[in-house]
Amino acid sequence: MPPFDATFAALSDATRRGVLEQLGREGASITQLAEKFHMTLTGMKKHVVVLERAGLVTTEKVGRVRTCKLGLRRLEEEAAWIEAYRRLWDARFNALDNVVEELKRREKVDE
Amino acid sequence: MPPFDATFAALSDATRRGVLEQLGREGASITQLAEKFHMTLTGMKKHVVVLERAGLVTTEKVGRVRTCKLGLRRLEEEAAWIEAYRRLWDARFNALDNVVEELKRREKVDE
DNA sequence: TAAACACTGAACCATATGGTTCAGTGTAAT
DNA sequence: ATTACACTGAACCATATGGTTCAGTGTTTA
Repeated sequence: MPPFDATFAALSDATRRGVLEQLGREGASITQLAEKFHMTLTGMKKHVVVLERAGLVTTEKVGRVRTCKLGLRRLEEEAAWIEAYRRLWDARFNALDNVVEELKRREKVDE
Repeated sequence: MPPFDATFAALSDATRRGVLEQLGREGASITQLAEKFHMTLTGMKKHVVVLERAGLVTTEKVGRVRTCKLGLRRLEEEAAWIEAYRRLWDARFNALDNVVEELKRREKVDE
């Protein structure tokens, strides 16, 4: 339901960002991820669950091994939010310049 | 020290994203923000502290009122990370097409 | 000077996070 | 049939989060 909350929260952990980067290279089992990030199986499982709930990862269990790969979420809305924010930020900080511009314009009028 | 962690965590809350959008329009006191987001002063103060620690907001106290405005962080690294991820994601999902392409190429060779 | 205002800090609460260990369950290999 | 493997679930732990109330402190304003 609240996409941003879950996604940004998922991205706020270095291990989880690492897992995403890893899965971008190739799929991996929970065991492989746990080893790569020096963590217990159970610990890694929790991270994977968080990533799954955020739509960033999907998993499938075949036999006794669960394979993880990137999920459908492509961070489009998140990228869009950040871009919108950056435009807002630019406008806000350019406002300072705008004051200067405005003063210059008035000077000219006064001439 | 860990910029992503603090920033993404700060962005994972709807109230805080709202505060950022508000401050993008114009600066505001803690009281004003607390009213706008239907929250106690103390509650809003905590959010502002989180945003400050992430570099997204700066505040200045003049007399008895603390005024908040957007901070220096423009989400550049965050935008860059997300963009890199999206490229990774595209490559990963295009890989499926690539398999198809590869098969087609082999068929041609076999002809 | 008294009253109102804006904030701050401490304490509390319920829930979440990031990790662990331990005890299973089910699957694969010998 | 036994053993080893990969995962899962429950329980636990310390700390963080998102909120609150209550009791200040310091600043305006009347």
